[in-house]
Formats: sequence, structure tokens, C-alpha cells
Amino acid sequence: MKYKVVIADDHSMVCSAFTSMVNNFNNFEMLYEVHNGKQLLSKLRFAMNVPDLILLDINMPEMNGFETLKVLQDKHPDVKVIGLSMNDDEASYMKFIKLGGNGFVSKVASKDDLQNAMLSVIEKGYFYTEEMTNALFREMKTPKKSEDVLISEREKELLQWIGSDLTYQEIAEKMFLSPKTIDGYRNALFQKLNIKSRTSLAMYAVKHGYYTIE
Amino acid sequence: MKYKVVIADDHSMVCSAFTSMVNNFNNFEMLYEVHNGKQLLSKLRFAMNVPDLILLDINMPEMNGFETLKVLQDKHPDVKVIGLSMNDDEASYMKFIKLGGNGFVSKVASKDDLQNAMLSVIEKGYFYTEEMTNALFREMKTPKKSEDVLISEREKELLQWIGSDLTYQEIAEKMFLSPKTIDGYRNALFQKLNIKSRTSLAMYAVKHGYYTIE
DNA sequence: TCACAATAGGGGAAAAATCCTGTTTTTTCA
DNA sequence: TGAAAAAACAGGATTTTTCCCCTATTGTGA
Repeated sequence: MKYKVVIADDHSMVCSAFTSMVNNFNNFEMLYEVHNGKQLLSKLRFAMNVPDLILLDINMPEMNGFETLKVLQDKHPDVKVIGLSMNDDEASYMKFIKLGGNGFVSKVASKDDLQNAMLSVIEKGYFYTEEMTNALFREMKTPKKSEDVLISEREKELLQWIGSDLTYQEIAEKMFLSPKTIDGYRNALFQKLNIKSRTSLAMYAVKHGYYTIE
Repeated sequence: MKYKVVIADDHSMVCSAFTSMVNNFNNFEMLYEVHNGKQLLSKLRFAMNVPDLILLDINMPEMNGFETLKVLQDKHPDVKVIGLSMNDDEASYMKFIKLGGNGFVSKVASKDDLQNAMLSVIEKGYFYTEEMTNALFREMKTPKKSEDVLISEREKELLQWIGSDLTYQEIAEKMFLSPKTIDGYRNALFQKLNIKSRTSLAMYAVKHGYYTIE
């Protein structure tokens, strides 16, 4: 009996490619592919679609990896989740792990790394690289304050527009709000994230999967 | 006899995944994987490493797809090349085709699309989607002189700061230039890239590797 | 000599950002 | 359940930054 796996990644070619790869692993088989968080959650409504393990890209449109993970924790706490990311920056995997992800693998890691991660997650319930463990310990010792940046739904919506070259005025129209309200969200984000320009906000949005370049 | 394929993509997991996928195709086999243009070119110095077809990601460190393609045209004009990209924007595939690439496939395309593209390139020497053909015709009719996106060294330097939350004034200080000069570079970039806001410029910088988030 | 890249200035309009203030829902919880 | 707190929403006024026109001076290389 093979473990059932699902992949969520917006690039369908990357999905198929992962499917072929995973199907070559001894103990795993790919159940199906989805291209964003929403699709995943709607598939999971049927018990037969619930896998043992989900490979979850964190940069997806519609519903990114973090948001999806939050819902998964709630609705399918028994399903293991491994985060996938193009850029293996510390902030991403720390966030993913803190949200309860079982493991995290950068796409620059090797095929074997993935298989090890998958086995480890299935058998032990987690997979952390040494680097991640170190980062976790480091953070334990230095009880970093703030962090837990809570971004409201409306603010997230703004983040989905922030990387475009629409003005705030135009974004306000898209969101059916007054420019003044957008002003407020922006200022709230500036304060929460401790930054002071739209450009930085756009960078944040990209990094955390709210805005996808092209 | 199967056609020999090579993949160049900086994400080694994506590479392995593509390998598994391509090896499942009837008429193709993956010869090896490389992670940037330089690696590819050095492998190709040995005749036994020369494939029939190269899958070339255009976003790579060290030596990106465009630069690599230029060299390939010169050294291995008989090897077919299909461009791969995360983002299937017109500018990218037009540039790739104009540089002499045999085909271009977005990673959001399907597995079958890739196989078709590969077969078409091997058999007919090219693969263009309807969209690309249209764009080519459109450009023929409107002899757009745009493209030639040649970014000067100084402009590239600016791109390395553009994603920060420094103001242009502050960037000018960092670069030991007058703010007015920065103004000029920015305007030049706006025109060359056909965009109109710092935010978009920052997105461009990230997308093309001039600015790295965190 | 001609062109063109790099540099930089003036002036002004538009957008972004920073202070205020206020109303209306929604949530919370004693 | 009813009052208080927290959010979502929006306006005014102002300053700073961005963006868009111009023009002009160097130096360099075909």
C-alpha cells in the first residue's frame, strides 16, 4: 500500500513533473494535482480525495500556501503537509513551521531530499533540515518580540494589488472602497510590518505569496 | 532510438521532476540536468553530452536562458532549444523566439503541451502557440522598434536599490550621484520597459534577478 | 564631426505618505 | 443581552516623494 500524495502548485507543468517524480518513489503515489489553495480545499471535501501527504507550494494565486495551511490545520489535522518554495529564505520556512506545517523543502533541494522529507514526515511526523532546527533554536533563545503579524482580510486583499502599477486611487476602485480607506490599510500595514514605502510593501507581498509576479 | 534531452533549471527539484516526466514520454529520454547556463555549456564541450533538445529555463543565476541561447546558437546550431518560463509574458517569449529559440513553453502549460512542443520541435523544427504566432504577426505589422531592452550598467545598479524603501534621494546618495541623475535612469528604464511606477520597476528587478528579496 | 551615453538642473503635476478626525458595523465578554 | 472595544470605513489638510516634461554639459568612440 502506497502513501497517497497531492500536489498544489500553480504551474501545471511543475505539477505534472512532480507527479512523475513522486510516482517513481517506492512508497508514494500521486493522487491528483491542484493549482491553488481553493481548489485543494474543495477537492478535500470528499473523503476519497483526502491524501496522506500534501506538497504545498507557498506561492500560489487565489489562496497561498500559508492561508491554505491554516485551513488544513483546522479541517484536516491528520493530513501531513510539506511546504515547497522557490526561495528558501528563513522567514518563509519559519512561518510555515510555526503555522504547523510538518516540513519544508526548497525547490533547489534534490530529489532525494524530497523523498527523505516525505518519508520522515510520514514516519516521524516532521522533517526539518539542520538549518531550520538551528533557526528554531536561535529564535527560542532570543524571544523575538512582535512577529505574529496579524494581517486582516482586507489588508491581504490590498496586498494582492500592491505590486501592480495601479495607483491607490485605482486600487480603491477595484476594491469598491474610498481611497481614504486604502490609505488606512496601507498605513496599518506599514506599522505592522515596520516599513515605510509601497515598494517595500510590494516586496513583502511577493515574499509571502500575496502577490505573484506576472 | 529515443531523442536525447537535457534540462537546465536552477531548481534542482524542478529538474528531477522534469526528468521523471520526460522519461515517461515515449520518444524521449533525459540525458542529464544542469542548474545554469555555464554548467550547460561546459557539459556540451564533450560530444557525447550533446543532446537533440534542450529545455532551457530563462530565469537562472550565473547565466540566464537568453544569454545561454545566444551562445548555443553559435556553438551548437543544430541542437533544438525550448524555452521554459514561470511567467508566460509576451516580452519573454518574443525575445526568446527572436534570439532563435525553437519553441517556448510556459510552466503553467500542461504536460501534454510540453510533449507536443517537444515533438513539434524535433519534427518540424519549431513550436509556437497560436498566441505567440499572433504576437509575431502583430509585431510584423506594427514595426515596433521597442524590444532591444538594453539596460546600462548604471541602470542595473539602480535596479539593485529599487526594491528597498530608500527614496530616490537616498539612492542617489548611495550611488554618489545627483537625484536628478537617478531621475534620468528611472525614466530611461520606464521607457525601455514600458512601465510607469517604481513598484513595477521593483517587480521587474526581482523577476530578472537584479534585486533579491531579503 | 556626429552621435550617444552619463551626468545634472528647473519647474510643475501627480501620487504617496502623514498627520488629524469622525461614523458605522462587528465582535467580545461580563 | 447590553455596553464597551475593536474593526472597517472615510473625510480634511499637509508634506514628501514620485514622475514628467524640458534643457545642457561633458567625455568617448566611430
